[in-house]
Amino acid sequence: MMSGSLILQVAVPFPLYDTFDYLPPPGSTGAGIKVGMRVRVNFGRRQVIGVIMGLNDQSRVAQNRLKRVVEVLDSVPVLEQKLLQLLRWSSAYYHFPIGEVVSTALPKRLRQGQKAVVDGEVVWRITDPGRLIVSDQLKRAPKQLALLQLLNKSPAGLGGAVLNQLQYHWRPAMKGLSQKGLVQKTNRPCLVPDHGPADHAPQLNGQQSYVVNAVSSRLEEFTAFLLAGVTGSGKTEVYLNLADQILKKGRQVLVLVPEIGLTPQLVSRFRRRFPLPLAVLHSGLSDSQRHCAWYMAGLGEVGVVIGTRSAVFTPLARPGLIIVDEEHDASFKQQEGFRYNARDISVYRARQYGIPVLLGSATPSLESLRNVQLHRYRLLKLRERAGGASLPGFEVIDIRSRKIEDGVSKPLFEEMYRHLEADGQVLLFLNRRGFAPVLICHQCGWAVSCERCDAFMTVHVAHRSLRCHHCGAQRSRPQSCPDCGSLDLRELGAGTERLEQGLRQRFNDTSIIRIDRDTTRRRGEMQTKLEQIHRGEHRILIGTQMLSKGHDFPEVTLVGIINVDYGLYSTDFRATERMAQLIVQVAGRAGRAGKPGKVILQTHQPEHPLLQLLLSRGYEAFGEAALQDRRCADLPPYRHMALLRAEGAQPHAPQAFLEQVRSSTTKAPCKGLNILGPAPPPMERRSGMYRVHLLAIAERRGPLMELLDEWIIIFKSMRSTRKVRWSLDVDPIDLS
DNA sequence: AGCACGCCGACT
DNA sequence: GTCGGCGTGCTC
Repeated sequence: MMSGSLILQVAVPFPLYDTFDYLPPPGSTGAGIKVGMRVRVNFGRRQVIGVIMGLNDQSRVAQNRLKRVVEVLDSVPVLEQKLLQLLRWSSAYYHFPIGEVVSTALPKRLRQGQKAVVDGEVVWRITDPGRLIVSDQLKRAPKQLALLQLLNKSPAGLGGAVLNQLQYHWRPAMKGLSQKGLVQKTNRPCLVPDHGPADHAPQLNGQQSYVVNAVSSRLEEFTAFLLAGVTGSGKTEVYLNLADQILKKGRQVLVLVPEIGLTPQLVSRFRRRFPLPLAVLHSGLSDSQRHCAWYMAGLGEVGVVIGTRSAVFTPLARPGLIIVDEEHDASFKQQEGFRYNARDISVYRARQYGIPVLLGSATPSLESLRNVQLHRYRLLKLRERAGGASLPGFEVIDIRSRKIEDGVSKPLFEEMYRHLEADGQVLLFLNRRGFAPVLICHQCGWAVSCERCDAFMTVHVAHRSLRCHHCGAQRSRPQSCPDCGSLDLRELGAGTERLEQGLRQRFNDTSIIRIDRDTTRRRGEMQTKLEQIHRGEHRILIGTQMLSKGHDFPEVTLVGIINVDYGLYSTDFRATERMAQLIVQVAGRAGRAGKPGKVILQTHQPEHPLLQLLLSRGYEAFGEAALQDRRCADLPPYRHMALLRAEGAQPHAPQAFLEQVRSSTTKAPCKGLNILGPAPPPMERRSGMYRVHLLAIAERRGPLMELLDEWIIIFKSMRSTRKVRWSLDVDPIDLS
């Protein structure tokens, strides 16, 4: 224990749960050093960039063992106090190392130690001499000429990220052009304010006004609102109206969306409505664009920030409102590494700043509905569809002992004919890509399994292969059964590929489009296909989950859900909740433009009570009943969960690891805190790794947190942690 | 995470 | 007699 000089508590980017103490750099007393600044430090034998999490006048490390910081990289903190506090809380709540939590909040360039201040984005522009060049003069340098022509079409200049997409190995050619003085490297301010005319704000309907008023009467305090608005009820207009009020107060709005690619309409409506710089954080940004957007948000130069889950950590100079759109969506939960839930963190962040947070969804999560019951969230409803569009009617087709051709029953075929003849579009939803999920021997029952997973391989006809959807393994289709030699191998069940093939035979003069990960992989491909659909070029749309989110298809009058049974038979306790959300979301794609839509569900379980309830009385009634079931079964949101996963090349190591964790635990079992396992998950082997789970379930959050604190101490003391890969998932949403 | 230290098999 | 395997421990 020593005291006297200033101690900097530094988070380093490693899987270590503690900060490390350092002294100020040589020649400094520490004056001017602030929490949230980055430092370059010698850590072990390496030099790394860390962030100052705290300042102290003493250390538990002896004076002579403390090193000096090599250099303080910032004159102004890159992370302000409240953001640091948010990161500390996140690290403690999710039991994840602080340095790695801090890393996820910083743009790559700042993690690497580059200067925080952004001058602008580096772009290349054509010069006046460049413009005068005629093609003859560069005919011996075709790459340079092509590049010059590209730049000639873009007077504002082109950045590295764009150029990478336009031309391979453009840098040498650019260098050549630069030496000839035909192009010039310059800095462009990274935020170009949009001075175009703003969209006018439409008149809100009664319910929208009520909702807007409810939120805007409490703009100066923390309240979590759950906005439950049926599809098409105008949630976005509520967001825009509230954002307008916040912006007029000179404050900022943070909007979180599940996937940017799925919400281009939302982004463009914000862009058109507000003639202010807007930052969109998505995976397509270059490092410098991301850095710039991040930095400008922190300065307050940006009015609206729209981004996916990691945007919850965007610095905001004057936050006024946080919106989480489609709050039920699972993609707000990171599924690897730092497994945070951006929706939950956004609620914490809003409380920190004393501002409202608005969680919007047509199909709220049961967690959020429970929080309404507990008066943690305030419920706001939008029941009517804006513009008078009516909700679609549902019809269940009992497919038990019915003939199914390529996934489709006769009544559904007939309904399709009817709607196509009436000039409607038909959307068929099947959450299973490929041709068939299993290839089976008709003689002996043998089926093609993945060598590395406990799963069957999916037949893909277009690729002439079988693929494992869990590990990506590929193999050719066997000629005969290796067990009995039979040549009679048959595809069992139907995926989107088979559905498409079958429909092409039956509707051979109708244009069909399939949208799934196999047909729509490249960037921009989705947009192209959506435009074709909106121009009416296709009459039948086939899709997986990709088609169920975000996009509206106003000309669709019939939606067919090929198989809702996957949601009714799954071992996952959240399966029915997801199924209900899916049905409502898919149904919401149809019949917006005043045309009433129809939704047909094919199922083997037409009398399933929750399905019946959903279809007869709607999602709200479903939610209440589903919550009741969860209460009876002692499951979330009535219990709190944490899942410790372990995997290894042999089954014994992860099993032994979890057994040791369990037996070393002193905190449990006690009343209201149970540990289940170690036990294998439904798929015991995946990608060649044997997986084992240890599940903690608690009535109250506090004891669970204490248990996890103890587990972290146990991990630190265990020597065999190298043999297995393990991860701790607090509030898991996927138990597989 | 890395990178060292540290004790046991095949080699110049 | 050494070079090197990866098990375990540490990083302020």
